[in-house]
Amino acid sequence: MTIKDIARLAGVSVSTVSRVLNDHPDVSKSAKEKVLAIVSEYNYIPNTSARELVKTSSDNIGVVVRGMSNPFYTQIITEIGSMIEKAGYTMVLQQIGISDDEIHTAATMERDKKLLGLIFLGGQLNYTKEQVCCINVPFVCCTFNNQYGNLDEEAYSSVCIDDNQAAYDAVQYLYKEGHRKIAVLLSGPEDGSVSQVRFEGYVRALRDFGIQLDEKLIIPIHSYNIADAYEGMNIWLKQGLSFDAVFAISDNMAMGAMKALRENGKSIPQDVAVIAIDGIEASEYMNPVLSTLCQPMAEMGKEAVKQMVGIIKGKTKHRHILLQTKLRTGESLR
Amino acid sequence: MTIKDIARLAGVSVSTVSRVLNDHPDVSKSAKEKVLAIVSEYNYIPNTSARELVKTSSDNIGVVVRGMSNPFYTQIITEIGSMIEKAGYTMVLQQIGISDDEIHTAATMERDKKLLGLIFLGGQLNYTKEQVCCINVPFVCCTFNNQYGNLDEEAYSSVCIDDNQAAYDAVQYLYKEGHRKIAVLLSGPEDGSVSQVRFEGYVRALRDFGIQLDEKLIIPIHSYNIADAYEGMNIWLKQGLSFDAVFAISDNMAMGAMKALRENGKSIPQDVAVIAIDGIEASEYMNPVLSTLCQPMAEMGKEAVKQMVGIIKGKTKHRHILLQTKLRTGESLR
DNA sequence: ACTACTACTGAAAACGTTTCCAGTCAATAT
DNA sequence: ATATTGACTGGAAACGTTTTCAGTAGTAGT
Repeated sequence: MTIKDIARLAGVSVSTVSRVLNDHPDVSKSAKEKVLAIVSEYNYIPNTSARELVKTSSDNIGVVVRGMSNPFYTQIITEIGSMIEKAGYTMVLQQIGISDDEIHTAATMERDKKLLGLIFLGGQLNYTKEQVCCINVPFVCCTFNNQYGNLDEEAYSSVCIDDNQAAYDAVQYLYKEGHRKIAVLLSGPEDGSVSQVRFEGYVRALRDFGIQLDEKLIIPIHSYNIADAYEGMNIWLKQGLSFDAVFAISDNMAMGAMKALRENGKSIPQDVAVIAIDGIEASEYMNPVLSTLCQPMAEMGKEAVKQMVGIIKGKTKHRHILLQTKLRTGESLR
Repeated sequence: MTIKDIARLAGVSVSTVSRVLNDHPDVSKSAKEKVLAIVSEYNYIPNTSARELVKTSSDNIGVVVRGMSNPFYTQIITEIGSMIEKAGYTMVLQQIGISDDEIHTAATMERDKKLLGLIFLGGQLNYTKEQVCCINVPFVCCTFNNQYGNLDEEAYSSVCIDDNQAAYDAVQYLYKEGHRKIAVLLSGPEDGSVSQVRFEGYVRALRDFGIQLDEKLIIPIHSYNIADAYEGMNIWLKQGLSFDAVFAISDNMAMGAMKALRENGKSIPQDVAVIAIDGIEASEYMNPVLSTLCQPMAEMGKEAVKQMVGIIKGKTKHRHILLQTKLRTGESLR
């Protein structure tokens, strides 16, 4: 069943059918009705390849995410997916491994899938201008805030929280509760990831509050996985260092750490207070409930797509949206 | 940059270039080298639309999932995604809402995306043969086991656990620990979902162990969300019924319930033992650690794709794979 | 020297759309 | 009555591939 068949059955030309299907203005009411009747009668669906071939574009919006197993991202992606669909586009999701080059992946996708736009989730922060120049479609970054100012602000949009400030706030909460020996649990190699920015917020807070940065209280985990945080924390605890609070740069890290703390006889929050950033669903069901600075994940997804659609339609320019985190006071904080 | 340009630059015909790119045998070594040199020099990527148009097929494998926010599914999808990629295909992920018709979605996708195959995650169990006939490509169901025998076994593949038996086993563990008043936390409307099958396993176990089924101990949650389980359990607990164990049909349900139990002064496992099915990552970091029958999620994803690829390549027929669950003894069980 | 075969090649048709262009027809303006 | 406009229409080219088909050149067999 092709457009030709429809044309024949409706007694009009192929061009007319095409016009009807593309909502062109120059088509008579009667022709339109005839065509639509046949189309729905035979449940005709236009051939996407043929359409894309001649239009040299699709209705695809690419979403690139590094490590989809992280629930923080899936919560956002779920929202992005339904928003994209609602806007009449198609989401093309590409997950990449820890060592893959996301810019290269993106550039390939852009051509291969004829993307209208590209959304990045959880990218690194150390792109150069030249790298981003490879991307020739509207480009929106979620959870990425150009902290180091590498990028031309006009070249992309972003939707994120102020990671540095969120970390600062988290440490401040601990400080106000009287904690002074605050360990920090960070993840990822220090390559410009969100983890690094949050760590800098931690350092800034310590300095502001007159606390000496203690290298021994830095607990580096070389991934974003709960299991690795658990294991890393366990090993670190064996050193028997004195501390009274943990700031985890993500809920995942905190969840792993809490189990390790518990197994090492530390009660939370009596012996050690714990605070984190993210606000994933599971962390609310921990015991004790994790205190964390929640990111508005649904809103982030929604905003990202809204930005994207605005730019695709030429209605808006690239913008940078900073959303607010909100403290969820759990039981891991006195 | 089209195939014509490559042909011109390499001094061969368009046909030859096409043959090189498609690994046809009938092409000379010298021609092949010339073409490949130009291709890589100009970083040429063939136009997918044009290719799909003439071949009337793509390299897309569709994945349809109901509710992607459930971490149980995301863990499987992550695996499916990387396996599909590794096999040289492309994953096209479609999430659908609770009320969407997955068969209709699938059929549309099949045509629209020219799918080579379709993988279902978390489908209902009450399909009819006629419904499934709409799907004309290799069809693999993950976490669906044709419990009620509606479907022609030759018409699709499946990769799943024996849900009825897993539930039976869970109840048996509780029974062996001496529990007799076993509440069950189930989710979803009773429409043939996995929840229903597990519930039937619960009923069967009770019967086998000579325990009278008590309607009052059935706690229905009308979703698969943690939050709803928490709320539902909270309300149910207000009735003050006597019980000494909870069998939750999924980790999500258990996680919600555990928080409610805790807030109502019930200690786990002293007052109430809890067991579930799934084995999602977060449930291992609960306090107490949830005891649950773990599904081999990575293996399920891997098997599903393996099946799919085998069928696409015409090497294998539809098969039904039953994987084993494995008890993770946590602290929620004495 | 002829045939038969093999290995390779290129021309051209086809895939199903969109869109440009030229054209028809009726209505309106002159 | 004729020219001008406007609304609508259909023909045909174009998009970038794959694949069929016919063909050439070289080699081996007789």
